[in-house]
Amino acid sequence: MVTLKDVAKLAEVSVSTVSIVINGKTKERNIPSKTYNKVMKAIDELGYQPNVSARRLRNLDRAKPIIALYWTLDTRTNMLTALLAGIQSEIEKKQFDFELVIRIYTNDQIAKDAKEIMNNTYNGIIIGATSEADLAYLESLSPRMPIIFINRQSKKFSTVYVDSSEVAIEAVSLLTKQSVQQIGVVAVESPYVASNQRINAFLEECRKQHIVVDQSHIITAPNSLAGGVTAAGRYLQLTDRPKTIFCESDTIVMGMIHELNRLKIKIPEEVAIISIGMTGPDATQYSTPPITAIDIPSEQIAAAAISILSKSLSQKNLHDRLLPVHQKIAPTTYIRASFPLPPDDNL
Amino acid sequence: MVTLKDVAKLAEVSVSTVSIVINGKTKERNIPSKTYNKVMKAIDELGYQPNVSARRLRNLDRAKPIIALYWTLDTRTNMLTALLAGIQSEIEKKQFDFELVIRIYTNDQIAKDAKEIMNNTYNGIIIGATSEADLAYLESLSPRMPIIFINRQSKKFSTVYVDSSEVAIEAVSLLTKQSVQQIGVVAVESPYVASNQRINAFLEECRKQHIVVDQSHIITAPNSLAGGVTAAGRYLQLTDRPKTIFCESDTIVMGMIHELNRLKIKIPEEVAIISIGMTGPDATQYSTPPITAIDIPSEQIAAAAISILSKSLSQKNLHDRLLPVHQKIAPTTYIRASFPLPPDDNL
DNA sequence: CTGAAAGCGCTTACAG
DNA sequence: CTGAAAGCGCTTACAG
Repeated sequence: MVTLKDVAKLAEVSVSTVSIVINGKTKERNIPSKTYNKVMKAIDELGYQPNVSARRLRNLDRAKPIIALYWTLDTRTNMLTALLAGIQSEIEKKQFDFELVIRIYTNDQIAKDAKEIMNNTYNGIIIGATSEADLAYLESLSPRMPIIFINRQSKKFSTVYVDSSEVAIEAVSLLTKQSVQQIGVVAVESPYVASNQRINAFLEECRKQHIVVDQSHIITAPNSLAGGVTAAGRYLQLTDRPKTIFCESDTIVMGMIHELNRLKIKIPEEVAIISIGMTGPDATQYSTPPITAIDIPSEQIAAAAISILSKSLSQKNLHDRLLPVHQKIAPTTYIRASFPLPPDDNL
Repeated sequence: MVTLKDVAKLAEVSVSTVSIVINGKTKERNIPSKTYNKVMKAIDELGYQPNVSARRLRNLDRAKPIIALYWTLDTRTNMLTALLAGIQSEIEKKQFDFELVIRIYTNDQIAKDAKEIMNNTYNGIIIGATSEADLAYLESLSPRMPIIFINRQSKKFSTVYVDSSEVAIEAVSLLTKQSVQQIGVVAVESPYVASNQRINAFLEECRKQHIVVDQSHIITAPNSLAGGVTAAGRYLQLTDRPKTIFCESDTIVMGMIHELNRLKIKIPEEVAIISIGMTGPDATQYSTPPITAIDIPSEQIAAAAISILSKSLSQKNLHDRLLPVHQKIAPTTYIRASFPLPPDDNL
């Protein structure tokens, strides 16, 4: 790394002079152009770049805690925007000002990024979309700053989550109200922890309520709009296809609905659809037809995570600061045209 | 600010010892529990929090440049996700590794956040969604790191943009192919620079091509799905309503289409629709019906911005590093069912 | 087991 | 006009 000192040596001036030049105070400090040129030439030759940490330390302008949000970006249509909106709304309450760093990682490879975590590069960390391997790996570490997992279970670290079985119970209760006997399931391909859990909890709850889920009626697709088109195609090829579908992703469901509309399959007359919502209630509400969804409130989750982090960081005691907090967020159900309730329920 | 020194003094030990305890090396260094407790008690009492900059400086673990992405979050459905995806794809090319800080600001109030900019807190800055006031303010400053504006014009700073008149010409060329004589316009309410420009360029181009835009046929609405519903309502109340609509936002257009579908207004038979796309081509493609859109490729814009920044930062010479670069990105036109081309064009 | 000291890269009074 | 020195808060080899 090239430092001020290196520049000073090459330019045959002191570090003070170099610093003055770099900070644009040449005129103010009456540096003659000859000196200025020497310094600039040395900067050029060495390719000097200031060290931001040193500057910050020296200027003490960094009272703000730095919070890293670790997220994956496999699919474009994800919760990230909703999360950012939630984080923003917390910042605006002004109780807690911080710098937000976005770290993108690849599932099953969080270890590569763990250096920053262990180095205490950040004051707090929020991690979403972890795989089981990521989770296990992180649990094996002992970081010294608060960590919050989104939609995961952990004893060691704080969590903000929507309870999968609560979502499942809610979904299945809608089905029983309509006396649905048999259902098809659309799940996200190569799913990570939370989605696995949700599907499993759903299947479990169906069993309890004697709703039949034929193994061949479980369709998986990539978590994208195009994936939804594929899923719709698979669904239509099923023999004895179920009249109701439960979809685990609102992105997939929008693709499905597009395809079903295109093929003039009537919703809900020919297929009724329930989905889990991840990207905010607007997405499902303004679909044609609007989609009945059990919504995971991403903004609320983000706000809760920030709030926990804020409280943690205000703890004086390091031990208290690392004390895990577990906050459960309730899902919200939106009944819409894709799966209406029976008339007597609409009173 | 409480420092290690303060803790050491209160605990009546040296800073070395405090540092060892804080870094979890108590066992490794054979610190007796009595000492440990003294230190922890002092940390508790003072509420000590480590200074991240000092740590980074000391550990020299920060070779990565820090890039700040300034964005507004007025509307939830914005380009941010697409931009992040574009940034991510650039990181993955591994030519350039950096830390990404998201800074949320409020339009017309960038001055509040300008301290960080001027302090050289970041190695490079990408700013989007600026208002005219923000732009003017920033142009009055002389920051010492590269700044890139998204979809804005600036001589002083680098820009990555889609040319508004190009978008307008493209849109109007579609209209002339269909011999459209008269058109309604849906614009974003309280628009910022780029959207103003786009609407103005569009109106200008319509004039040139003798397409009539009645002043009363220009509808404005908030940039949201709900805003689209409102816009559809206003449109339907127009006397002598135009059979074709040009909408400046794909978010608004999706809300409009939802409402038009609900009211069984046939698209394109009763209303044909063209939109500008901002949130990626998928959004308009999987609508019912799919929407003809002139797409502003956000991912490509983000990738270009990062690429420019990467090149700037690799310049040894400070002057070269600040040299503005202007890159124009071409919009992409997607012809879809909401505004099909005449048959002879579909060969 | 613990402390004094050096030093990370920078900026800024201060002295001359 | 320019340099020597102090010091931001931290970690770590070293000495005892």
